Amino acid sequence: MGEHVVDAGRAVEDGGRAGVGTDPGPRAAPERGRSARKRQAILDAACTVFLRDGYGGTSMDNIAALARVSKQTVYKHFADKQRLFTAVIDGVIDAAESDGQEMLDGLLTSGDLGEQLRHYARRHLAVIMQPHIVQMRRVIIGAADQFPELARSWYERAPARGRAAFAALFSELARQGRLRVSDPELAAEHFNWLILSIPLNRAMFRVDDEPPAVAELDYYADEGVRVFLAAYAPALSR
Amino acid sequence: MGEHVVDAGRAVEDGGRAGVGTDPGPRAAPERGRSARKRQAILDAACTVFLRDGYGGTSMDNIAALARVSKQTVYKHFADKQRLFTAVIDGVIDAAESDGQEMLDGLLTSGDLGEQLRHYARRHLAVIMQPHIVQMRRVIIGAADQFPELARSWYERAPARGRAAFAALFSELARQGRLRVSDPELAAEHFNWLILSIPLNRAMFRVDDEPPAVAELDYYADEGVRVFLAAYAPALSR
DNA sequence: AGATAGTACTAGACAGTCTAGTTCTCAGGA
DNA sequence: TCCTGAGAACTAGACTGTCTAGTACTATCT
Repeated sequence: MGEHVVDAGRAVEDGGRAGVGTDPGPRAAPERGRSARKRQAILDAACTVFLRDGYGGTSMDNIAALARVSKQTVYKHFADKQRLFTAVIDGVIDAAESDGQEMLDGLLTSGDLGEQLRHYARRHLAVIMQPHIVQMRRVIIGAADQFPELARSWYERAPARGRAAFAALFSELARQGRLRVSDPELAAEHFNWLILSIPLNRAMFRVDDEPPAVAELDYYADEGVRVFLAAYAPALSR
Repeated sequence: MGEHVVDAGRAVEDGGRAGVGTDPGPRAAPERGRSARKRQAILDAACTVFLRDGYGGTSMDNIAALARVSKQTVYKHFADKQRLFTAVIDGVIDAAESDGQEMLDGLLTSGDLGEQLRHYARRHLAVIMQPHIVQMRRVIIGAADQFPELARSWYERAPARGRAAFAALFSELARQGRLRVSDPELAAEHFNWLILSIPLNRAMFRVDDEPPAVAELDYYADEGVRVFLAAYAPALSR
C-alpha cells in the first residue's frame, strides 16, 4: 500500500537520497531555492501517487494536495499532466540506471564463479523486487499504449542497460575460459530471466500479496544460477 | 487492430460469411436468439476496445457504437462497466484455458526428448505471443490495482494451469529416468520462462514494434530448451 | 517584485438513467 | 403455410451528476 518510495512526504531537505525526480542523487546540492524545493515536492508527490494509482487514476488535484502546493504552482512547473508523468518516470529511470551502475564491481575477481554469481543474483533480484520498482513496472506497462516512447525508453535504459553489462561480463568470462558462451547477449537474457521471472511475474498479477520473503527470493536466485551454470559453465566448474 | 478473439460464438455480422442463416458453431449452438446475438456482439466489441485502449481508456459509448447497439442494450445485458470488463476477461481466460488443454497430447512418447520439447516450446511461445494475448497481459497488469481478484484469477487459471501440466509432465519424465528433476514445479517455471521471458517482456514495453518473426521466436524457444536440458537432463541425453 | 495559495471557473468527458418510439420474435389462429 | 398481435427487446438521444484538466484572479508571503 503506502509505498512512499521517494521519501514522498517531506520536501528535499532531509539528507536521504530521496530525490527520484530530476535531481541526480550523488551530486547533492538539491537546488536550495524555494521554487526548486516546490518543484521537487511536486515530483515526489507525483511519484507517490502515479505509482500508487497509475496514470489514469491520478488527478492533478491529488498531486497538488499531497505536495502541499497549489494547483497553479504545479502548472507553473509542468505544462501538463503528461509532461509531469514523463518527468517522474524519467527521474525513476535515471535513479535505476545509477543504481545498477555500481553493481558489477567486485565481479571478475578469480574467486568461485558460482559463489560470485549467486551473490550478484541475490542482489539483483532483491533490487528489482522492491515494491516501488514492481509498481513502476505495472504502471509503465499499463500506460504503454498511451506513452509508447516512455515505455520503450524504460525498456532500453533500465533493464536493457543491465543486460548489456551482463553480456560484457559474460564475454570476458568466456575469454578467460570460465564460461562457455557463444552468444553473450542471449546468455545475459537467460541469466536475467532465470533469476527474475518467477517472482516478478507473480508480483505483476498478485497485487495484494505481501512481498515474498527474502529467503524465498534467495532460493529463486540460487536456483536460477544453478541452471545458468549447468548450461553455460564448462563441465568442471560444477 | 481488430482482434475479435472472444468467445465460442462468432461475431454477429462481420462482413464475411453472414451466417444468420445457418451457422452451426464448432460445438453447441451459439444461442440463436436476437438477444443472445446482441450480447455476443457487445462482448466482441468490448473485447476489441478494452484490449486496445485498456479499462480506463474505454467508454461504454465506444463499445455500444462498435457493437452497433444502443447504450441501453449494453446496460440491459451488463449491469455496469466493471461487470462487462470481467465478463470479457473471463471469456478470454476460458478460451485460453481450452486452448492449452490439447497441448500436451503426443508428448511422453519415447522419441527424442529434445525434439519433442522443442516442438512443444515453439508452439507454446507462438500461442503466448499472439497479439491479443500480449495485449491481454498488458491490460490486466495495468488494471491489476483496480481488479486484483481478476488479475489473480488470470494468473491462477491461464498461466499457472499450464505450468501445473508441465510439472506433472516433468515428474513423469523424471520417473522414467529421462529427466533429473528434484522440484517439478520449479522446473516447470524454469522451462516456461526460459522460453517466454525474452520476447514477452520485450513485447510488454515495445508497444508499437511489429511482432517478432516466427524464426526469431523459434530461436528463443530452441535456446530455452537447450538451457533447460543442460540443467535438467542426465548427461547422456545431450 | 515575483512566487505562491486559495478558490472559483470553464469546458469536456463519461457512467449510468430515462423516455418515447420502433423492431423483432413467436405463439396461436386461419 | 401464411397472418396477426402482444410483449419483449431494441434504438436514439437527451439528461443528470460527477469528475477532471487546465485557467483566471486576487490575496498573501518572502
